[in-house]
Amino acid sequence: MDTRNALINEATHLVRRSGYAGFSYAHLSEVVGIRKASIHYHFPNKEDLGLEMVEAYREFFRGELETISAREDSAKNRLAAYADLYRQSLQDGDGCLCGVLAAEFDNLPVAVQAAIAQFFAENAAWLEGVLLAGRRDGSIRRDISATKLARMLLATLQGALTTARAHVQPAVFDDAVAAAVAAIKA
Amino acid sequence: MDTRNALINEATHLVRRSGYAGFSYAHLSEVVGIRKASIHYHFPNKEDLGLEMVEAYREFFRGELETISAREDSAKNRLAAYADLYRQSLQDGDGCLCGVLAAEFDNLPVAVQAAIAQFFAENAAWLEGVLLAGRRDGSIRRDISATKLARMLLATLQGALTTARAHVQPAVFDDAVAAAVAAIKA
DNA sequence: GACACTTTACCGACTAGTTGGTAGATTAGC
DNA sequence: GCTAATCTACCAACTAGTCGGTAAAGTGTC
Repeated sequence: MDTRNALINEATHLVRRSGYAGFSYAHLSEVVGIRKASIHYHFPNKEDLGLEMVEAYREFFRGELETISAREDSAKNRLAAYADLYRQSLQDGDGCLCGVLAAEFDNLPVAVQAAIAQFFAENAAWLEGVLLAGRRDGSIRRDISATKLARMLLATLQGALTTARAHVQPAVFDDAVAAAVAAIKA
Repeated sequence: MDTRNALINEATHLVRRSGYAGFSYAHLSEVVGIRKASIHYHFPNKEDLGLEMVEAYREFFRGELETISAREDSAKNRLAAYADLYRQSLQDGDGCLCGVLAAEFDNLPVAVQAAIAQFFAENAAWLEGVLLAGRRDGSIRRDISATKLARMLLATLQGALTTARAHVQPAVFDDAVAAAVAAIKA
């Protein structure tokens, strides 16, 4: 079970840096310290591994969203904490797993494609909930629908992470996020 | 010269759908109708092809930005026309070449990495110019710096294209862009 | 205009290395 | 002794890239 988790974790790390087609069982075996064939014992084929990576990532995010909802009370603080999730990725030199995978969408197994779409849908739904609460307490502007703002925020964070990683300069990320957060205020 | 352009165009198309590691000389040879070895005559190695793809893409964008600046006079219309560039990609089922490549950044030749960073920098700079003009004519809000808003817009468009492609539903793109455009108004 | 030559654009056949994946033997723990 | 987990050793298919060769289109020059 420990090996299995190590495989998922390290594979996720590799994908977040180099993409799905850019990582192989050979790379993974080197990193984890297990023979290539042994990986196939845990994940018969690459699609299985890919799917479980996205599933675990979704699970991780679901947990984080729950924690944020419990810890922070204002919409403003919840959004800031959510943005910090992406900011941490940037610090680690990683992209968002689903953002990276979505870029090579047509090259992915359909099951993985569906899981990625689910990830985005879940995140947008959570953001929409936070924004609706922010509307009620008067901190979020009401002239743009919460659905649209949620989709905008998700897109901005995904794009900011991608462009900032290419730029190497983290300020690119911080600026984009700061502008978005300021622009949606009431 | 015609073959050379066809190679760049089709290779770009393939990358925008499946990524850099996700396309091969074999795929490209099938699409263009030329033997694999002949591609190496035009582009000795994959890095050469990759670099010229990004260079051509940058050139294309530079031309489009010039056209938009000449055709549209207001900041609002210029931003709308710029967003249409991405919207067209979505319609074609393609991602942004540089957005797709940036996702697998660590797996790219350094020369390609640098060219991608240039692309983003150029686009952010152009957007900043448009936004500064919009500030002057009173159409763009002044309480957030043009630099930050430019980086936000670029990130939002990149992210919106990526997430909308994964969702298949184009409304995800339109909503995110509409919200961003509305949120930066004065 | 005929000759020798160089360049351009392509090809089939090959290479060394990598890919995801399999078969069967071996080891470790209960 | 059984099971779970790992191993060695393989495979066919694919990867980027090289090789020698060829047909045709220039290019000079006498």
